[in-house]
Amino acid sequence: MDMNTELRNTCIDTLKHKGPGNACIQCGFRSSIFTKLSDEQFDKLALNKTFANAQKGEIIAKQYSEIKGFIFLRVGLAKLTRLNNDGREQIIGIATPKDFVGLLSIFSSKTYQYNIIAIENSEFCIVDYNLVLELVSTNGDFARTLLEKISQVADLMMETRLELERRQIRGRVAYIICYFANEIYKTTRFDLPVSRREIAELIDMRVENVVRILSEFRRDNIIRIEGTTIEILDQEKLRWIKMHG
Amino acid sequence: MDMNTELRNTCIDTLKHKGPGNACIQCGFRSSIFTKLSDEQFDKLALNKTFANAQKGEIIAKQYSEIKGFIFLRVGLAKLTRLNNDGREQIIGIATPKDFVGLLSIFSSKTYQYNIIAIENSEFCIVDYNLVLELVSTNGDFARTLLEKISQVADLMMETRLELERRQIRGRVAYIICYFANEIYKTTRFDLPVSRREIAELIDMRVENVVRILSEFRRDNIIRIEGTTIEILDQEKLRWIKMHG
DNA sequence: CATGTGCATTGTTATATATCAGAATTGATT
DNA sequence: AATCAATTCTGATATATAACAATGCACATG
Repeated sequence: MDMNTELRNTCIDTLKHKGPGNACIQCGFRSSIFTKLSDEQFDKLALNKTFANAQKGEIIAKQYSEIKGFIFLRVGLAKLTRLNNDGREQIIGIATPKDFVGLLSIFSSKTYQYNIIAIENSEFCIVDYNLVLELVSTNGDFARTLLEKISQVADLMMETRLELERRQIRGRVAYIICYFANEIYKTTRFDLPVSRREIAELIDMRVENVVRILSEFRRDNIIRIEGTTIEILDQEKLRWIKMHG
Repeated sequence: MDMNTELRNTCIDTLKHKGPGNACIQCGFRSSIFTKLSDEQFDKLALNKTFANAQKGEIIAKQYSEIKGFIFLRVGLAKLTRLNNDGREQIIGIATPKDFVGLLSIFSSKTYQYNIIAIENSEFCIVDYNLVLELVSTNGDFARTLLEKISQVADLMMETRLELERRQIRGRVAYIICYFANEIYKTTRFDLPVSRREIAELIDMRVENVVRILSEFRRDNIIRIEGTTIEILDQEKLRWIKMHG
């Protein structure tokens, strides 16, 4: 695949085509937090954004590196991680398409508080930081939308952490399987984008136990595992374990 | 103490006195997130806020009740809690004076996501929600300050949860003692405002174990316990446990 | 082909935490 | 003073999780 083909459908490549139906609209860029921008403001924003992509495993942003701008995940999947003092990597959450990744701490620090790492081949846009700030200052409705969005993200992240915390490992594994099935892939059969180790880092347990519980679920005919594919067989039972396990 | 004396120093009672040196300035109300307001805007805000106080144990705001406004904790201490499905109460964090409590989810929902409960006798002001929204729309600098503040609060809360999660009980207890000593009371000797049960709810472990670990710390001459008073005797050792325990 | 490396897996053992039961203490109320 | 309820505390035991050890497998590399 040559360079031209690869870029044909990216945000930056379609800047010339304005109005409904262009690729930027389709990719949800505007509908996410930029709904309240005027056409002029949106165009200016679009002109100042850059497109990039990341291979699975590639680092999109590094913890403690300077914040360059707002990162909009267009296609793919990314994990937010941080390195602990004890050298263990902790996964804070998963970013899905149309998310502004790292939105949370973007106004509190000059540097990223987390690593953003692609766990699937991903495409993303970076929006100039100062331009957004300018828009906050000049467009009150936009500011409000942004506040709402950040608030939502914060709530969701806290909720997830708190829900995970109070569960034991069976409940956690069930929770995370449901999370992938319901929130991310919206199907009962999907390819796990993360290794067992990463699941462990995400739900704060050991690799061996993740493996063990998954095997247990398989033995009990709750899930089917084929390579990296997982299929939920007994939604009822899985749900029960998620709630009471 | 009669009513007049009691109210003399409250925010609402000093509305008439403008300019530097009045009680509202002193209580940090303006310096928190309202630095960028014009005098007119600030006055309008001050006129639309109500003062209240809560006895230890009293509920300031109830989970899932409608959000009335921004709650500014003037004096005292409050805990943020939520009720789990399994009936256990989980403490999300502690709010200290000059905090806007419940700032996090205030833009994402019509209802409070957490209980706000006084754990010391407290005084607080409530600022009208719609007025703040109006200010967001009309004052870009204010909007930006608010974004920064929310971002900071979110970061701090996540950080705390993540730090607690990865520790075992000794480390958690040490962490929470240090938290009260360093962040809240800024002294090595203080009255614990929370019961053992509440500590357990805060750091996600069982009451018996909190008690046990505290006794252990006392036996090892790391802390001294006298009634509700705790004094840190061996800062070094406590710090070590906090990091590696 | 041989070798190495990382990941997934399983069993065994050690450790950490929860649970249960009961005693001691405190504070509030009568 | 007596009672009650809630909290703190301690010990014994059960359970959950981590740690350790070893194997197989897939895949890359020389």
